[in-house]
Amino acid sequence: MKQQEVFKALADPTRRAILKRLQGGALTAGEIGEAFDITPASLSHHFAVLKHADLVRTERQGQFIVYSLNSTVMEDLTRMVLDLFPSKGSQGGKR
Amino acid sequence: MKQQEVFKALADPTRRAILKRLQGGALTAGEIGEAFDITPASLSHHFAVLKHADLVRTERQGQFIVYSLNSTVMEDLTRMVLDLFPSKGSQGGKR
DNA sequence: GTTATATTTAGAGATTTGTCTAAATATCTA
DNA sequence: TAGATATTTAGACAAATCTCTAAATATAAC
Repeated sequence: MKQQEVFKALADPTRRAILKRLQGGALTAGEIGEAFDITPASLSHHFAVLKHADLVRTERQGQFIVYSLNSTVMEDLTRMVLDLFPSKGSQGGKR
Repeated sequence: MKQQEVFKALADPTRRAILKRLQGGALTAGEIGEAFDITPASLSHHFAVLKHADLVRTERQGQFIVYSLNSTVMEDLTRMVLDLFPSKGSQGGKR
C-alpha cells in the first residue's frame, strides 16, 4: 500500500466527504457530485486521487461509472495510523 | 479536535517520520533534526504544523525545547479513521 | 555583558494542489 | 448515424506548501 498516497488523499476535506458518501454503498460519479458545489471536472480529479491511493474502486455500468469504497484498505489504514503512535502504556516518559 | 489540521499534518512524510521518531520518547528539536537532511528552520515549520494539529506537546528545558507525542490524540485519530469507513460487514453491496 | 548554542520567525522562491473552462471519449437512444 | 448524457482529460490559474537564507529570541557559559 502506498502510504504517502493514502495520507495525501485523506488530507482534502472534499475527498473525505466523498468517502463518507460512499459508506452507504456504491454510487455513480454523478450521484456523488450532487452533494458538492464543484464542477464534474474537479470531482473527477478527486476521484483520480482516491483511486490512485486505492481507496475506491470503479466499475463502468453503461453510461455510468460506479464508485465504491475499497474496504480492504481500511485495515491497512488503521494499521498505518496505529503504527504512528506508540501502543498505550508503552510510551516513553519524561527525559 | 481539528480533523482537518490532523489529516493535513499527517500528509507530509517528514512529519510522519518526526512522529515515529518520538515514539521512543521525548526528544529535543535538535535531536529530532539529526535524522533529517533539512534546515532547522524547515524543521521548525513542521513542528509548528504538528503542534497546531495538537499531535505533539512542547516543554522548554533550559536552552532546549523538548517535543513529545500527544498520545491522547491517538484515540481521536483512530476514531476519525474508523469513521471514514463502514464497519466490517455493514458496507453497501453492489447496486 | 559578551559570546555561543538552540530554536523560531520573517520573507522569498519553486513546487504542488484544487479549481475552472473547453474539449475529448464512451455509452445510450432514437 | 446523429444527438444527448456521463465522465474524463488537457491546460491554465490562484492559493497553499515546503524549502531555503537571514535575522530574531531565549538560555547558558564564561
